[in-house]
Amino acid sequence: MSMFDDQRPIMVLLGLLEKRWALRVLWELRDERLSFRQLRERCDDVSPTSLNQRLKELRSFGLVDLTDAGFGYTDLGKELGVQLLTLNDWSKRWAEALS
Amino acid sequence: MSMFDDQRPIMVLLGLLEKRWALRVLWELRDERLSFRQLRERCDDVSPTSLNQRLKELRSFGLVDLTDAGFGYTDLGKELGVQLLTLNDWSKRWAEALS
DNA sequence: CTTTATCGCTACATAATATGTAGCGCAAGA
DNA sequence: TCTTGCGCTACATATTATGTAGCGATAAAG
Repeated sequence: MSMFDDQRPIMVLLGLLEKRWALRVLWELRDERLSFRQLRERCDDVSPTSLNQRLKELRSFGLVDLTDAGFGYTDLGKELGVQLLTLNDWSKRWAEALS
Repeated sequence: MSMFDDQRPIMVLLGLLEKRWALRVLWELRDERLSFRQLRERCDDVSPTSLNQRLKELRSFGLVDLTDAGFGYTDLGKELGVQLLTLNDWSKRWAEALS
């Protein structure tokens, strides 16, 4: 009765990350913990319904948690955050190449 | 009149990757070029409408191209593919941690 | 020629998902 | 008590994806 339910971890991960706002939420949490409402603002005022849905998923899979200081990475989530920073570096070179 | 239209590259990238099947398509192309129909099969028989939409976007942003050998990474896209392999490694540790 | 097979891709009606707006219940401070 | 901020929910509307069928092109085979 694992959370991964016979699926390969990468498939579970892609399933999580391909949902709208999931990557964006992780990106916006890269520097500091944020309240639900701060997070909404940073995500182009995403609807609370959608944001809450994504946060539920990210929390249930141990990437994000909620403390007195707001929403932020878990230890595991932090490792994913680092990868997003790498992605950020890459995206700049990508933009350069396409321009 | 850049393709990035005043947006930060990372935002453009996240905008691309958060669409359904985008990450999955990139993942399935990691080893070999695939025909449209092969790609559909590997992506749980995604509808051709959706697949075509994603491929259009990935192609227009220079991550994927179409040759006689089918759809596959561009040189730029290859760099993203590598990051997905890293993500795969990470996901295994993640699954381990949660189980 | 014509049939068969495969290619990328489109049409279109239905189902699933996200959106926007309003506001709830709770806790802390003034 | 009155306000302020918190996480979060309700619900009707708009956007997006899905499933199915099949088109036009190309190439090989009979």
